Amino acid sequence: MESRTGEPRHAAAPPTRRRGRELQQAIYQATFEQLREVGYAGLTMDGVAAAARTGKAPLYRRWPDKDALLVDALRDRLPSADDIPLAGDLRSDLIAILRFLRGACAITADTALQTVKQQSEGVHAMMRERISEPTRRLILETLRAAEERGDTRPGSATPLTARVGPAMIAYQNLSAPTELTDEFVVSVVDEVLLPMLRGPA
Amino acid sequence: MESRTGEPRHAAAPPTRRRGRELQQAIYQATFEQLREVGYAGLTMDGVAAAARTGKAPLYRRWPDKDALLVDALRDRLPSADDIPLAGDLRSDLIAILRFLRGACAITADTALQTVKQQSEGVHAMMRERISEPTRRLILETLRAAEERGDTRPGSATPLTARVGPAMIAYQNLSAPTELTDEFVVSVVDEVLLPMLRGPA
DNA sequence: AATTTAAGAGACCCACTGGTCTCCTAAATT
DNA sequence: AATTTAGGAGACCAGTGGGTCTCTTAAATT
Repeated sequence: MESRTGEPRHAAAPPTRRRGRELQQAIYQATFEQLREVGYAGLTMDGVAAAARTGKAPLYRRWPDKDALLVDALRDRLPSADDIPLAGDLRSDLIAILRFLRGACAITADTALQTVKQQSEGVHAMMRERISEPTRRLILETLRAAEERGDTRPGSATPLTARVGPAMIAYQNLSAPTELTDEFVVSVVDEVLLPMLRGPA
Repeated sequence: MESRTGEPRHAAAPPTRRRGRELQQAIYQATFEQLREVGYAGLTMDGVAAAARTGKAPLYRRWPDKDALLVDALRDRLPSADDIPLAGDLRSDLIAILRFLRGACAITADTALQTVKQQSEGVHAMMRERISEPTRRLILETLRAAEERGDTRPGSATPLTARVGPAMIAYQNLSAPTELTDEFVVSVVDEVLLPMLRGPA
């Protein structure tokens, strides 16, 4: 409005202009901010652009549509199941795996993530591939190894029992995200999983 | 288009015109049809009206907005926790309660219900009050009674263990709704809950 | 039979949002 | 320093959907 020619802007916003990876990260961060503030339903490209203090053009230059942005933003921030530190001990491994899930849930700090997962087929597929599937596989392996060692009752390692941990995390995240604490994770292992695995058939 | 005056419509749609409760039920049914076909995201008032073969006016004459319609439609169709037949036997009571939950999930036959629950605060509140809360209370009572009788290990009846059943149902409904069968319910009780409740502390 | 109520159909308005495009210029590159 | 690349800001367009309103007429009521 006031200064349209090259005359130096006195003290307004520092005329910095981010590029490439730096801008990309700012956009990802803005996406999560928006997700947290207005939820998936209220998420708009304009909103993300504004939150990232950029325009829509740079968004559409990078991603073909909103869905693709979501998928990339989430993928960038989700932890990898490969990083789960496994020691070969039933209890500590179960705790480690569920902690990983808890971390995955925590990236949006509220239910938004679950909602997004259901609304966007792309996000759903990515999360299944990156989180759900490897986690369940890992748990089942852990359970089988424990059963083999005789640490748990015979027949305790099944696809069904392997789902209990993830189910508890997801349910808690859905119904009371703030209570999805590390103590909760430990409680699930000690009060639910271990009794179930060692209890009588 | 063709016959605008009073001349009798030859063989077109039977000129029936529903009213009151009959129409209301037709609207509820149309709502679920739409939910099933296009999901929550695609649910529109026009769509519901069309599916119910009526106009938008009757919709807005009954409900102030989409949310209110959803809440009423769901409330009308959800089973009541009061109808759960309890016998006083741990296993059969657990099965009965989880069957009830399964039935509640089944009313839209896919993930739509979970999605709606998260998108609409009104629906969420209603379901918490009508389904989640009474169910958890019921389960905890059942667990406490069993523990008191000595059917389960001491300390097995806790808010946490009471959540396991609902968590498994919800998780399955989310990840593989078609496999949320009655056998699944029974398996959860026999392979997860009972071992957990009877296993060693 | 006359009257009242509300259903069915759809026009209409408006806000919003996804997506495109343009213009100017800061930053990177040569 | 000159040139190229792409960021920031926002105008613009088109489609959509929520919500209101109107008009005709079927059904219920008196």
